[in-house]
Amino acid sequence: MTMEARILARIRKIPRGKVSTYGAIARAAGYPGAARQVVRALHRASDLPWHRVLGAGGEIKLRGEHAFEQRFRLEAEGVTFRGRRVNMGLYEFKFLKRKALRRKKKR
DNA sequence: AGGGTGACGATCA
DNA sequence: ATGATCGCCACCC
Repeated sequence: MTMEARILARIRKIPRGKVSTYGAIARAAGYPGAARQVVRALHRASDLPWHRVLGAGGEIKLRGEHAFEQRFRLEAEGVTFRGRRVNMGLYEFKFLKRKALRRKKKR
């Protein structure tokens, strides 16, 4: 299974009304520190609950109209905000951690 | 090999 | 709270 597939699988696990973060998804997929790869996966795939993915602290990282769109979708699912961020204490979805996967050895 | 790119993240002024 | 800095990681020239 590819790194991207594992990451996407995690994203699809986030239930309606709940959210997660780039970093948490990367860790849950077995790739701590690979938050940017989560972004990459989100860009390449479609039919994903993309709006449930936020930056650390529950902050929306999109710009402009897209940011509004994300907030709109989340509020439609019942997720509330406190200022610019969502109340992670109430809405963060907890994944069962997973041991880091071995990355390919360099040469 | 070298340099650049992101919907990142932690830290510090 | 906000911006800069630096570390991070797979990819793509």
